[in-house]
Amino acid sequence: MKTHSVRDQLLEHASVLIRQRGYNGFSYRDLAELVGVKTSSIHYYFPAKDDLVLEVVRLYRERSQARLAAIDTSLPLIEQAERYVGPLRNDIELNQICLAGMLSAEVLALPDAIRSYLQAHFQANETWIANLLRRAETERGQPYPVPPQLLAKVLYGAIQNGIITARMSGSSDRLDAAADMLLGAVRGSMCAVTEHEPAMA
Amino acid sequence: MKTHSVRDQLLEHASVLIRQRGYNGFSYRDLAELVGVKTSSIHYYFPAKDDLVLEVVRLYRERSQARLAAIDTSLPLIEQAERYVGPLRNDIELNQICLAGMLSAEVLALPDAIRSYLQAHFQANETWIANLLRRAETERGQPYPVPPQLLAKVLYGAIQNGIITARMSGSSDRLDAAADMLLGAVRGSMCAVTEHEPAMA
DNA sequence: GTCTATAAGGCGATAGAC
DNA sequence: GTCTATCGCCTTATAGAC
Repeated sequence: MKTHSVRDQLLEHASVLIRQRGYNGFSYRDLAELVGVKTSSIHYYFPAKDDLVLEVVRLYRERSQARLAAIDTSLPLIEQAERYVGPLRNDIELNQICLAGMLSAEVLALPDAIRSYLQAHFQANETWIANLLRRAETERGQPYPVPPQLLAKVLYGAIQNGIITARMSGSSDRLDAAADMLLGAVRGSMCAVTEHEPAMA
Repeated sequence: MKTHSVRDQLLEHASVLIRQRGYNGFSYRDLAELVGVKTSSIHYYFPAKDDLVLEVVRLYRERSQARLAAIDTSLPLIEQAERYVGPLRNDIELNQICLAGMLSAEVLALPDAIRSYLQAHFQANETWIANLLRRAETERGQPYPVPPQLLAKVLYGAIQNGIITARMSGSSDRLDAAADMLLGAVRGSMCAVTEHEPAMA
């Protein structure tokens, strides 16, 4: 069993730091202390901060895409949805908010190359959800009250915001609401009116 | 007509800077140059950066709350929804993302006092939307497929994320999707199945 | 590859003249 | 109130020894 190279450790810890404090919220000094090297060693692997962050984002996209692709499309749709939603709730407990979600707020301070990766991340997740909803729609033979692609945009946005605001409010309420609504939509509860009582008049 | 005091200008420009680049993304130097004073003058009004930001957030909450309260609750519900959603699309064209949405990502680097204001902002908006949806529900006499409070959480989260990602992708698609869904929900299109065609099999 | 040393400038913040 | 001047520290980044 081989230990992780310094380069790998740098990328790993940089990812955590960015997700916690953002691009402008961490320094080469912070990162160096975490890994146990001097800042000049970071420059050896990543001459400029942008080089480091770009590689962190590239790796994140790669893994995130692989995780999406690993959800077997022949499974029952509801189970696919659960495999999509499950890890999100785990991440929250570790204060591990989505890298793309974090950086999307700082986008004006980021190089264009990074911006492209962030867009790709949002696009890929929206498309995945939209496809799931479309299949659920045809499987049921009854359309949603809202086009699947639009519903996917709303749900993924709500998921992203739910993750980000979880550490603000110390609660995963918002993520849970979005996740439940996604699962509900796949189950078809958005077509059949359910039994919750309306508010008082 | 009196000109704005230096203090007011500082607060105004600081708000813009934070909304563009975040708490860690602007300096007293940036702000001083915008207002046309020296950095030491900023310290005269706001001894520490946290004092400045806290006051910016307090003011934002105050105005935001006033804007919510200014929507006449005796108007038709759909018109209330339109008055809520309309300004959001305007802000996007000015690259003016929500202050609370921006700072919510940086929450780990912020003093607790600020955190409280951010929570209050999200809470207030969710509650306003939830009340609107509840009234729409009783007016129609038919419940949503999803509880209004949950729907409000999802929709406001999607709105927030739509605003933030607009300047990443150069498009207001996500905000539009969330806004349209909110308007649709008030109109009742989430209870009656509409006429959009399901996807190919 | 990793270090020491250092550059060149940014940062928030303070003292004190006016 | 606003300024000049300055402090002490942090930032990214580089040069060169080992």
